[in-house]
Amino acid sequence: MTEHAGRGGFCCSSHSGTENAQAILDLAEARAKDRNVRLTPVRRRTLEILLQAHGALGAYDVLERLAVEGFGTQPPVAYRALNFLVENGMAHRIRRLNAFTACAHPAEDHRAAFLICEACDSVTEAAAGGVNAALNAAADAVGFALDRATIEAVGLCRACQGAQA
Amino acid sequence: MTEHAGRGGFCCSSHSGTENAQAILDLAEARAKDRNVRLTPVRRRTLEILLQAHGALGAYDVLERLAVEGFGTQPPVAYRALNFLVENGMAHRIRRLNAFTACAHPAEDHRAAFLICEACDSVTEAAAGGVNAALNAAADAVGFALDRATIEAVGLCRACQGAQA
DNA sequence: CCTTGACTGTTATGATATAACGTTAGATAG
DNA sequence: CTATCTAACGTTATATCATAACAGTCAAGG
Ligand SMILES: [Zn+2]
Ligand SMILES: [Zn+2]
Ligand SMILES: [Zn+2]
Ligand SMILES: [Zn+2]
Repeated sequence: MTEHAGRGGFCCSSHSGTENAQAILDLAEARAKDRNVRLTPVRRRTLEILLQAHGALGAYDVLERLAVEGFGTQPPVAYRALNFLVENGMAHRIRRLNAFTACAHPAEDHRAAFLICEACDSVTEAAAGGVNAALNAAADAVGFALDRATIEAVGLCRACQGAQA
Repeated sequence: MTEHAGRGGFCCSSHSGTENAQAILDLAEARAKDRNVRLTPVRRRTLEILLQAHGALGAYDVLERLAVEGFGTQPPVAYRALNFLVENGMAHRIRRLNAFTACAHPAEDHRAAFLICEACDSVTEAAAGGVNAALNAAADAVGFALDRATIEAVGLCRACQGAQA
């Protein structure tokens, strides 16, 4: 093994965890029906894997788990499922980490921002209404037609601020 | 050749271009002296290459150019120079494109946002004061100590909006 | 001179992502 | 119910992006 699986080991006190995982899965099912797309077994299982993870998972981390459960063993299996989830608003891609995370608020058609803790690798999905408004204004100012945006902040989560050296 | 060199072919009417390239290089020299770091030949040439490019360049694009000019031929040569430039505020990394671009405003100690055109791949560095303020507010709201952020918007630049199908 | 440390270049490898193709399984039309 | 069509799957193979580790160079300081 190379060095997978470590990403986002134990995160800061409260995380989306499995408490509301079932609720989110239900929302995903509903959303899939609404949009007339299929939440197939691999896709559903991939979402569950993301929900169970504490932090964001790399595609190869997800693949490893899928493989042992009898799904495909090759990268496209994971990438396809992950891309499906992202395209359908059930997960997000965290570019800075080359990783993916389940959407914490799949109901709203939101544009989220992510707060990435440098110490514990936890990823928090934050409401980004104000940020997007400001970004829209900046884009308008130069005549840019904004479609979507990646907003990723790096710093220390509340729990890790106490623990600094 | 694989498919390098195409990224950011011809961009939308106005770009940072070579007009102010000399001025930016001078600023970079000054900045290097200030910070007591060395803008060595590879580093300087790398910055020039970024300045001459219309869009953002991948590390391997930069490497290709460095190689024909007698600098090293292996990836670390490019990555080291690029990382130096980024760390010293002379260039930015565009994560969505796995690419790098010269900083358009190297004097100010800014936190920039980038507007990436889907049609022509041009990358514009926008002032992000308002966006960062909003992001700070969102981070504060959940007790996150924000250090730095990646803000990358995708859409159509002004020039490409007319040219749509 | 000789050490030291920053910089450069190399080899080798690791990590992330997609292209292309044959097969399977769900839906649809007859 | 079957024929047909298409989305989804899984595979092989390959592309693309990035870094670890080490050796040689060179200028600054003792
Ligand atoms: Zn979300
Ligand atoms: Zn933390
Ligand atoms: Zn800049
Ligand atoms: Zn454009």
